[in-house]
Amino acid sequence: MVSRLMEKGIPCRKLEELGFKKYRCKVCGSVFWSKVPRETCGDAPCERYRFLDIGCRRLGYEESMKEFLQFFERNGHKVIDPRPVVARWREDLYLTIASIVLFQPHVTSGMVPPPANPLVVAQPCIRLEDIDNVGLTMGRHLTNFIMGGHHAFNYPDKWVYWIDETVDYAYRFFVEDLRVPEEEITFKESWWEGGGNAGPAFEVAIGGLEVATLVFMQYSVENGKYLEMPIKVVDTGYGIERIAWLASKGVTAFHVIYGDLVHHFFVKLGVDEPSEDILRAALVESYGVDSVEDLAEKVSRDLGVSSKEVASMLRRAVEVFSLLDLTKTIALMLSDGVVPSNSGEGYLARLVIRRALRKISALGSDVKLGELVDLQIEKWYHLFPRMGKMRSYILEVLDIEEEKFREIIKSLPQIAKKFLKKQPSLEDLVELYDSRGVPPDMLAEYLRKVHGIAIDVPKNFYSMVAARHARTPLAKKSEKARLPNEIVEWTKNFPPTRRLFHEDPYLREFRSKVLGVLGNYVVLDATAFYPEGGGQLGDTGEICYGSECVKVVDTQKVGDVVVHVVERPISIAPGAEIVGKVDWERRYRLMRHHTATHLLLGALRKVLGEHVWQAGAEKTPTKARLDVTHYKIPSVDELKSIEKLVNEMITKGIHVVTKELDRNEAEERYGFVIYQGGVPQTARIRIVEIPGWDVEACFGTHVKNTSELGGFHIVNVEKIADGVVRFEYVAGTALIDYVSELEQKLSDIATAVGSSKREVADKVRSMVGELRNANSLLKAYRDLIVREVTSKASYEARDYVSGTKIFVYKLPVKDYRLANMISRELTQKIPRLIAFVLAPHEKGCYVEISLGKEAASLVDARSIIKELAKRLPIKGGGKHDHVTAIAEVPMTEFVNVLEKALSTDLIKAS
RNA sequence: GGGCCGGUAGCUCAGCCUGGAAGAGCGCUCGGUUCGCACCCGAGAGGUCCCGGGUUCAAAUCCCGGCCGGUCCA
Repeated sequence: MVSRLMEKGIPCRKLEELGFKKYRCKVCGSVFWSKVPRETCGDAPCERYRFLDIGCRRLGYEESMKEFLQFFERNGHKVIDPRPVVARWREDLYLTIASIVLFQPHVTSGMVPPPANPLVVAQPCIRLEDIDNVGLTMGRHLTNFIMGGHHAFNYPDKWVYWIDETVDYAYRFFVEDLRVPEEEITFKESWWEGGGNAGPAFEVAIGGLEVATLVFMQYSVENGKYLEMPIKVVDTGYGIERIAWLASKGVTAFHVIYGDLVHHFFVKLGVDEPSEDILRAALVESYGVDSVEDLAEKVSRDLGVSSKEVASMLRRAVEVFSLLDLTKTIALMLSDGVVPSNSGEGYLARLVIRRALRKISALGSDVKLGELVDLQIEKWYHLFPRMGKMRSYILEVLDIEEEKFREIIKSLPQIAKKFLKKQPSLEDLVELYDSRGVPPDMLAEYLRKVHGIAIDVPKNFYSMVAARHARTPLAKKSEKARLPNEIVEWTKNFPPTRRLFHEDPYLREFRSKVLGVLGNYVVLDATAFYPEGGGQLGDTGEICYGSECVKVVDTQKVGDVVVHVVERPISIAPGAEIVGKVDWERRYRLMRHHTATHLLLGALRKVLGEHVWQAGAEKTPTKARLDVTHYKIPSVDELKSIEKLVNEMITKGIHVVTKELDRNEAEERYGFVIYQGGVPQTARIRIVEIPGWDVEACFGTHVKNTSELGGFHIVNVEKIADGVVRFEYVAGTALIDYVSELEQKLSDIATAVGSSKREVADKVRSMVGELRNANSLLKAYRDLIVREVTSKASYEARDYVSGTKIFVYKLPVKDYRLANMISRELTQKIPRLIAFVLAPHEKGCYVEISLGKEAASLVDARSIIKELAKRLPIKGGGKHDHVTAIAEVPMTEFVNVLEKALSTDLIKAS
């Protein structure tokens, strides 16, 4: 399909006008355009790196970014602000991996207009797929980079620009603005796909370095089929780091991006900086190498020096380079409020942090990760002000993460013990990594250094781990089907329901017309019943028609249509008028809990920090709960001040503002915090604002004034996952209910322990003391009885066959533990003894048979049970000198049978 | 969201596979040794084996469910 779409190549008159011609690369075979005839496409690896030898304007890193933005601004593009590196506006993506991500899916689908058209943005992006190559390629691979993107959205009725103009901009930017000789530039024809869209693309390369990709997005990909998009999108990505590299002639991209910081890092980490010769050679050779050894060999061959020395120097330098990159990625992610955790984007943050910590420890340095990240914050906060604002959060979180890492290191000696004598199997290594986070190379190094033991770590270790996590297809988390499929289909026949509950959240009774009824599902033209959504439960109440009323047990929505679920199937003709009555007591509780949730979230962000982000919520009539991202359970003091803040907001009586805004306007005015509760897929967004406190995109019903909550109390706080804290709380009438329920419980306890509410705590304390006493008394009494019985046995035990002795003791209470103690002690003291200790049991009689050392050498206790089993129903077993059993006859009968058996042939010396 | 590992004395853990009186080291208390301390020696206290259910004569151990912690991967 793609090849057919690409068959004709990319039509571009502009390149022809500029005098470019098509060629085919001798190495990779792809088609490319060039001003002068050439053998290869100009991109590495087909062509060696030459870009440092190509003349052009001299620009630094930030200058290059500004130059890019200004060039497009001069050419009619509006510069828009970059967004966070965490893609909060998207449910299908954790990180911002490209500038086009800002506009998918709502702009590319046509639902929302772009904030400007055409526009240009310098968007910080994070991509983790090359994390293992960072450093080794001298800066071609990075986990964070700035993508310069100019975008045009072409609508059928409003065309902006397309291929020719896009190519022209690229040509003019590089040739006229940066003054790169035009014969050095190639445009390679290619195909791009991502985020459900696809289209042909030009890859722009200069001296072996790909500097930009120009994508002409025109297909949406559905089930492997390419469908023509109504909106054609120009999606370009200029690598700002690479452009700066070309323009500044830095020896590695790290020197270009980080400047002085490179030297600081080398010094802090105690690593020698390789000479420029070595780095330059490394850069040229870095394409296609997959290990430092490989690279070092090639470099030393080029320079004619010892490869061993080069290898150790390069290995350490590569780690420093990658730490430069990783620490900036960490600063970016954490400053956008990611909380490290074991799932979601939090895991990605932890992954990068762990990687960085491992590298620091591999270098043998004791520098704290926080120190390195702090250097990055200092360098970058003028570009990314959030880094400055979030600094204390970032450093605290890194401390915690570093501590967790140290715990893993601390466990090494313990783990290593197991492998002192035996080689760990691959299975051992995988399990250690998978379940305890111990990377095999760390274990290998420990064993080598401390115990001088070498172990094998297979080269393909990480792919073995991956195989263990056999990929399951990404099950799209669908909303729990609250309505049967046929009902969902049926609702598609109706127009959007008028939302009286939004027009007036206090409306309890209303008249409206029936649009349709199917069984016990009712659709009206307008309703005051709130349908479940945004964590607020659907309303209940009743619908009356004529003289008849039916209970509404639930309200749901499908798209814009509200569906009332009634108690029993009814039949009302479409067009009939009904009266709807909302269960107001319940609904008002829900409303107050909903507003309380917004108040709490605002307070949490104030007290705990702006990294606090809603991770889930539920409001019921009796209780509400809110899950947020946070890295530890809040302290008692923090909880107190959170509760106090919320109650102050209630006392102040703040007016709650609700309005509808265009999506772009809402985002621009309030930022992405409005998407705490989820991202609505609509062009217009309903905003609920508690001025100065909290703003959220929210569908729910809220009280007019915070004073209506009356009061607020947090009833429970728990960590439900690493990095997620759950708050449960009550407000309004639910608070009163909670208190009286609590009081009732207290009085129940007081009654049960025979005390007053006032003194119940003391009473319970003394009871626990008494229980402890009773237990130690019980122990003492048991010992006493054991002694008594033992001394009784010493003269009461009677002689039996082969020099053995017999003693039968009937314990009158169901204390099997004591029975055990007695039988053990008896045979311990009298080695020739065969002891029978009996105790009552529901089924009859509990039997414990124990043999002293000498007796056990003559008789097997298990055979005694076998013999008895021939004479009465008994089940049991144990070891040769001790068995336990249950006989299903009363104790007296058991004794009779036992005595009779003893006098015949129960026990035969073996 | 999925996989895996773990929860036993104040702490670090063994025991679990293969069911049969709850263990070790460190720490604590007391005593000995010592001018005193450390070391050493001896004795002792300290456990709802995470919770609930099941299987069994018998469960820390086997099975099921839950809770909590850790970790890897999306």
